[in-house]
Amino acid sequence: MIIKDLDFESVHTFECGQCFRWNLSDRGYVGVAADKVCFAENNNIICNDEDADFWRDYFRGEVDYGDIKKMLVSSDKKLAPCIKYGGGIRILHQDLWEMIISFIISANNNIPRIKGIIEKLCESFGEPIEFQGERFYSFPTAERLSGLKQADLAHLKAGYRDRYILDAAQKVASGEVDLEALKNMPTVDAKKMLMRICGVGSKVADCILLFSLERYEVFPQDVWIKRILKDVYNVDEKDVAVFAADMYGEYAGIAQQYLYYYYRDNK
DNA sequence: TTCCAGGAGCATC
DNA sequence: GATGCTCATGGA
Repeated sequence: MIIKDLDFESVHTFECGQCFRWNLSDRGYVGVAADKVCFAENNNIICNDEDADFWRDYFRGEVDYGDIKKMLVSSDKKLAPCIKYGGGIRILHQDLWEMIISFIISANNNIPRIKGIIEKLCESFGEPIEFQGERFYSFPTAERLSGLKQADLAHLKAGYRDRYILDAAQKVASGEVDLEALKNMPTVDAKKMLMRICGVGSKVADCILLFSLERYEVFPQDVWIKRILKDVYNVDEKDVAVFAADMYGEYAGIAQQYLYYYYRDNK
């Protein structure tokens, strides 16, 4: 079936750095989440009938970005060109475990390499999915990865992140890091819990909170954002968190995406 | 050759 | 709590 009523733009949503398993094909973007696949052309989602509810949740169809964008621009006029450029961004509701591993891999890395490593991880240890005559792979479970050794990951070329991936898998599979409990924890406590995993520092934890746990107030600070806030707003690195909270409040994370997407593409 | 990428761990103070 | 060094990999 085709879902037509979602308010987003594919290129903005899939190229803003929040997701790593959406790729441009000759039929628009194709994406994998859980054990499902769909195509996205502009803002039309082409999926199996029985998966419609899943994808509506994935795109968080009920969140009204019109109101959010108005609020953000009213508090920061400098966001206007960013929203004009990337106003079709939606923060996706992605799988918690997948975000933990994906953003561990993202550390000190670039997006094409991150995507390549994740794809190899899925092809190696995920389950095959057939969709419209093509084969895809699900994201491997923590249980599957927890049984591996570093040598099993060498072909991913993830470098020193191998042991972080295994540490995350072991802590999640054993229940030491409880994914279900994380979903209902206050943001501060959830962040502390996530940072018990090796390879999850402040920035990676913030990305997990924003892109899976829907804590829209968190403001991940990567090299780009620090640079933007210094150059455009003259805010020092140590003052970024306070600045973001004061300026953008409960939607700071969404503002962060507009800033990141605009200034990354416009030097 | 050196620098950089959606940083984090660790030692040291 | 802050600072500085190091950590694989590959493209520019």
